[in-house]
Amino acid sequence: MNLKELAAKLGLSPTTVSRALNGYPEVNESTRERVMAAAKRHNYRPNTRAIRLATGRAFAIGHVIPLATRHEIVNPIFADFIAGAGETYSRNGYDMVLSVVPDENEEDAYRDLKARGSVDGMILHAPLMNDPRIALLHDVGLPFVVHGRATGADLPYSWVDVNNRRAFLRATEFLLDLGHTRIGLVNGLEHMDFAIRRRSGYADALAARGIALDPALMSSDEMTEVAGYRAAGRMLDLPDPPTALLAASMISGMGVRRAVEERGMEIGRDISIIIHDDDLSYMKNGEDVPIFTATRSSVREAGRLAAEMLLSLVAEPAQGPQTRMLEAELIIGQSTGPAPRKG
Amino acid sequence: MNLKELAAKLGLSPTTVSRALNGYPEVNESTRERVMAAAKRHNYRPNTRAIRLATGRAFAIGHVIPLATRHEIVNPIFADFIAGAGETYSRNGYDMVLSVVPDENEEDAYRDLKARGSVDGMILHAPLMNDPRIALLHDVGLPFVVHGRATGADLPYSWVDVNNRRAFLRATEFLLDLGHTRIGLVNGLEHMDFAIRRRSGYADALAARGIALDPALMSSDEMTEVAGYRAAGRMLDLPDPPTALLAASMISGMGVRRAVEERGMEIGRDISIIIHDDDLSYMKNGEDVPIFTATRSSVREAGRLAAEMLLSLVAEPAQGPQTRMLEAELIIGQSTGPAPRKG
DNA sequence: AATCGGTTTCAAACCGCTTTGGATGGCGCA
DNA sequence: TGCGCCATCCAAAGCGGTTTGAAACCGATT
Repeated sequence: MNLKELAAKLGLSPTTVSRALNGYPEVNESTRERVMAAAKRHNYRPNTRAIRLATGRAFAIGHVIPLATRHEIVNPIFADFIAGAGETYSRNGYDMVLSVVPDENEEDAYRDLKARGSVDGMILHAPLMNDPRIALLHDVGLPFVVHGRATGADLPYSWVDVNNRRAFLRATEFLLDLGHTRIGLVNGLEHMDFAIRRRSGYADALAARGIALDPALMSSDEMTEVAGYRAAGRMLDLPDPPTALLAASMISGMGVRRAVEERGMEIGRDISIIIHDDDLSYMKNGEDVPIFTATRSSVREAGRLAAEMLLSLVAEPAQGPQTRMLEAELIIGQSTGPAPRKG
Repeated sequence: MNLKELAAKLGLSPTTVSRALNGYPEVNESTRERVMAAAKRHNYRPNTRAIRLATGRAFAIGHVIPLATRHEIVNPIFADFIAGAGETYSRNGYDMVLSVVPDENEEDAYRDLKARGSVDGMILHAPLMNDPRIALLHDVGLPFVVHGRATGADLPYSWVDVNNRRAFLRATEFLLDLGHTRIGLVNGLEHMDFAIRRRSGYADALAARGIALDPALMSSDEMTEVAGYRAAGRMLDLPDPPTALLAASMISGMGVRRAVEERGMEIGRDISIIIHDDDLSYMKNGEDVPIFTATRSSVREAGRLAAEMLLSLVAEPAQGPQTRMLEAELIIGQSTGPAPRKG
């Protein structure tokens, strides 16, 4: 059942039927109702392919997922972000198109999406320091929103991000307040923008108390269980090991815990752990009582917000870059306690 | 730059240019080359919206993701599957459209995708026992492939699945061979088809050795860290606790490990653990030496295969349902050992 | 009765491609 | 020379909607 057939059945022109369905004012209310009823009765759905061609809009948002080396992106955080964004899209009648491409084709993927008219806007994931994709997307000329920020980008852009620096600053301060002075940082890869910011929050908190940075207490690697395990193990085996560890994610935290427990230490007594918790739906930090003390912010919510922002930019590109900073909360769990006395 | 403009520049008709670019035979080789060159030079990309309307094909595959209650689906397994499938799609010039909808709208989502012509086929995720969606998708009338199987479905359908029953049968047998007789099962939700099959593999292996099922040693819950922790804890606190545990996933396994270590037991000596490892890219089971002994199969590979199968069905729907059974390998890690002697 | 502004409706063009059904021209062959 | 057959190329008609510009209709005003 297409528009023409429906119009024929009603004895109206396609023009009028189209207008009636799309809520244009220049159609008599009684005919509109007639049209609406007929559409429902015949279960009419306009063909999206036709709408897209006619309007020149795709009613779709693109997400490019580079594959191989930067495979960080197919990670739990990404999945939850997608869920949040997808929710917003479908509520607004938009499709979400995911483009999974080999790293080296990432640039092409963005250009293709635009040139072939498959999407009206894009979300940029996992920005790096000085990320060249910001300039690329400007060049491509579609509205876009970055999940995170890209230190060093000179062009303006829209973003939704959590205040990573402040989160890690607060977490570090909290540990310092508990008397810890040897605090290890199990960070994500430090070409990722968020990791840089976290490190700077950590460094600033230490500096404020006059504690020098110790490179041996700072690691940077993927946010996997194994990497967390390895980094924590290295630090714990130092002659002067840390009494507290900051981990970049729930998953890193699991690895840290494994390393700690393997050494027979008790978490919260012998050693304190704080993680950053992205509040993932299937990777909860405990139930009522959190397992880990954590800086928490919802990625899914970030996904929702980024999608809303993007849709608004698509509707009105002239409004210029938007930004939204989310604050993480510091929630206290069982994994932190006062620094053990020396000896 | 669109087809008409390109044709004008070349002094040819749009027809010829279209044919030249699409490899039709009725065009002179020299003009074809001329066209190809011009297309490249002017960076011409056909407008997908127009192609879609003209051909009546969407060049896109749909994945519906129900949100709320069955939120299992936004899980690591899903993400990796998507990555595999997406890879196949983009290699074949297809888009992947994700539709994230509230549970109650799931049926509508499938129908919409079809009625509005947004996709040429769909993937059905996380099938349940007697899953009504199989009949629904038949009714909708688009080619589809199920990731997993749906026990009790009476209609034929295409699927890609791992042999869950055999995987858990083998894992259980392996533990039995090590002398374990009290073996706990930390399963996924048992309305999920794969969980049923795993349980039956477990049950069959025990039955073959004449060991009766003990309900206290079987749990069924979401595959989260917390659920794994809780289930394992309950079993370990029994008067006659298990000496071995089977966990449904890497994440459940983490929870199991937490429960075990909390009780001061040593994994591989006091208690053996086998997990099912979906070989997730960011949740590796250790590096060279696996942390957990595991039944392993790659979800990402399953995603690739399912996508390939679906594309072939889209190209030739007449070929009828295809199926593909994957076998999991049993890999030996550090988490299993002989049953401790009684006493 | 003629004019007019406002409301409804419609025919036709258009979006950018594919595809059908010819046209055209060159060539070999009778 | 004339014919038929390919090999090439093209004009035009879709695909199923939206949108422009104009027509038709209406009651009210002059």
